[in-house]
Amino acid sequence: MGKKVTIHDIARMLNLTASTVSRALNNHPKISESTKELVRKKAEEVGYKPNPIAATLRTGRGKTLGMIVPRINRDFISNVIAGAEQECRQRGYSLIICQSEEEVEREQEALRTLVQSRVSGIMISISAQTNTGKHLEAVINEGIPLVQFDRIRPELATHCIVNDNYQAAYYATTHLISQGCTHLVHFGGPSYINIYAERRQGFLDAIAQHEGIKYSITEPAITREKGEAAAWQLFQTKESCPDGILAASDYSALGAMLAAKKAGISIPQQLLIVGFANEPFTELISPSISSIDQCAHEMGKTAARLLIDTIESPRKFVEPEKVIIKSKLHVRESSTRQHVPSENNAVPGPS
Amino acid sequence: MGKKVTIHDIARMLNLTASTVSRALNNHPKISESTKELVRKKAEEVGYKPNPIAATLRTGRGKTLGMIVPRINRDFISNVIAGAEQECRQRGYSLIICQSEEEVEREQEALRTLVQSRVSGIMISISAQTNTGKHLEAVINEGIPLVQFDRIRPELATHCIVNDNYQAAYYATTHLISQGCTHLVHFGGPSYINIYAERRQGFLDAIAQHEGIKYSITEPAITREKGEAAAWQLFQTKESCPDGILAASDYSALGAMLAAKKAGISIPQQLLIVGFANEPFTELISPSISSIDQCAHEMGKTAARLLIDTIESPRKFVEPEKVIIKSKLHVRESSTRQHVPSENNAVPGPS
DNA sequence: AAAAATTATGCAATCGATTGCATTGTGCCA
DNA sequence: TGGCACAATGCAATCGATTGCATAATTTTT
Repeated sequence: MGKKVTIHDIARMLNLTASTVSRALNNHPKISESTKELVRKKAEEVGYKPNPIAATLRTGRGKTLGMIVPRINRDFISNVIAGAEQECRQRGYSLIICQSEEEVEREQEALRTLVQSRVSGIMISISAQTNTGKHLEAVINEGIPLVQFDRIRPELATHCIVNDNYQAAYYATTHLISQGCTHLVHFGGPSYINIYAERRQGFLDAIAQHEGIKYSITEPAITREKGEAAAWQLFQTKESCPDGILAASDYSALGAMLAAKKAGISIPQQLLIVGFANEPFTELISPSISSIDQCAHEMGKTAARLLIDTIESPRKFVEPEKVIIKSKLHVRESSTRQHVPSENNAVPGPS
Repeated sequence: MGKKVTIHDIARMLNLTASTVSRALNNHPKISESTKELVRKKAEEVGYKPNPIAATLRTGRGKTLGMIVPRINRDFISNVIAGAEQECRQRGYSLIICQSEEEVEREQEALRTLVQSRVSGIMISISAQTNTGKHLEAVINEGIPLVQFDRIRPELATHCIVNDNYQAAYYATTHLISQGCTHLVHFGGPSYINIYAERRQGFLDAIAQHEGIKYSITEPAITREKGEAAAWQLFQTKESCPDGILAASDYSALGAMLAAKKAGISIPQQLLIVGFANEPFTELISPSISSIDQCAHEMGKTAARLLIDTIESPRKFVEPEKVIIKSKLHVRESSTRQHVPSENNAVPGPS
């Protein structure tokens, strides 16, 4: 069982050398078509399977990519991974997954591990704790292609795949205003993380486009608990009580919703809510929560594609590219004053 | 930047041989404590990082595990992965993830890829399509340790980590009966997959323990659509309309709930429902759905632990072990006639 | 027909760590 | 003091594929 066949075995059988066999299998131009055919046939016949480890040792890098994410068990992330895995498989790469669990140290450790494993490239979405790009730069300086997605450090010269957070927040805020809101609150995340800063800015800019809108910002409030507490706080005085909330996460939106229920504030009659991420539960609960779908699968696929393209590019230096994945606002009950919208009501953001 | 230091470099600096350095670093007993210390210090000083690729080539297998799952983007699975990744990291292993996307061919392809990548072991939860264990046996015969989890082929001599599906279904069914149900329906999955067969049997056996319970089984009905259609069908005649449903998945339960709403059947007054998997949405929607929590994180951790233990065991043959992860029934509104239970009402299954 | 160019293949080193066997050195015992 | 055990280290092969350079075989050029 499993006595591995090597190129040497094939060479011996065909009265050739390992070099020739290797070249034949790699479709080297200097090998005659006839021997190529011969070698391929023999290889097939004896069930030859190349040993990528040996090749990796020799050439430096193999066909494995690494991906570092804060946590795997979140709907958004797992969809990104699913997309990336698909692309990897199609192009003959394997994918190693690491969790940083929102800690910089873990992130660095994961980076080290991947570098040592001689992966050909790394995709990363940084942890909530990460407020420097030093450790990423180190990897780049090792010559390992890096691609950032979702949560990124924009100062680094890498490919980036992000959502149109600014546009989406802008659009969602406009949506709330058009539904009649005059006092908005934004539940944001730490503003040193790009996505939260962008959402916040979109929120602010949309408000600036309209007269007489009161607003405030609470941050960070991206968890259910924080959202609930923050909302509860706001509901205490007439002054601070908003009629519209743009939450930077669906869990935060959910928390706000629970607080509203407790405070006897009805949604959407007295308060409209929009969340971020389009978690599965948003359309299942009642009232269903309007949310911004970030097209995670596409993001993962794109990240992997760009990374592999970079790796396989013959040119040494590739101009860093910034890909923006357009998100979609799903308008649901929580942000509709007039009527319950029909199913499948995704609205593309502004182009 | 990154001129890699090798054991040879260290050897040269210390006037030793690579062999000695290697042994020193691996804490070989025949190396004097003094040189060990010397080598370690030098290695640290010059920032030596071992090249696992070279070691893998030489020794045959390295510190990487593979995991094959039907799909990554499901709450249960992503939690299993999260657990496994944690264990792997703690023990110095990397984890390669593959999706079979519920297709046997993909599963085989993934298996081949992992074997060729010289992973030291593989964890797998088989696809819904898989109804043979031949391809898994092939891997085992290659000498690669295999661990199955959740959806397994019980005829194979491997470690298995599964839930107590039978017990859980039995317990949940008993729960429904104790709540006053007299006409139960089970929405099952394909019965050639262990977990569904077990759940079904638990359902049947619980019913057999009680007098005068009417019942029927619909399968497969594990998707939301199927669940909804099946339930709708049942609700058409007084005869077939149940007062309790045990669904083999939460999505199926959700479908049933939607059908009930349409049919004007109220939950939990006229119909009780229990689902499987404890998806996040089950506790968020209204009425909240009672569901069986399968402790995915623990399952993943256990799978990885057992696999690594097997790999690192000095003995060639390890007796296959069957670990049963006890699940918990979360009783929520959808299966409670009397009152809305308080938060945090997890009830352990029968031991 | 000899020189040059082209084509196809072989030789041998290399990637970095591991490991069985050989060798050297030290201490112990009779 | 010779012989022996044992401890510590070195030697060299090995894992399997890749690749620059050399070489042999064939064709083209002048």
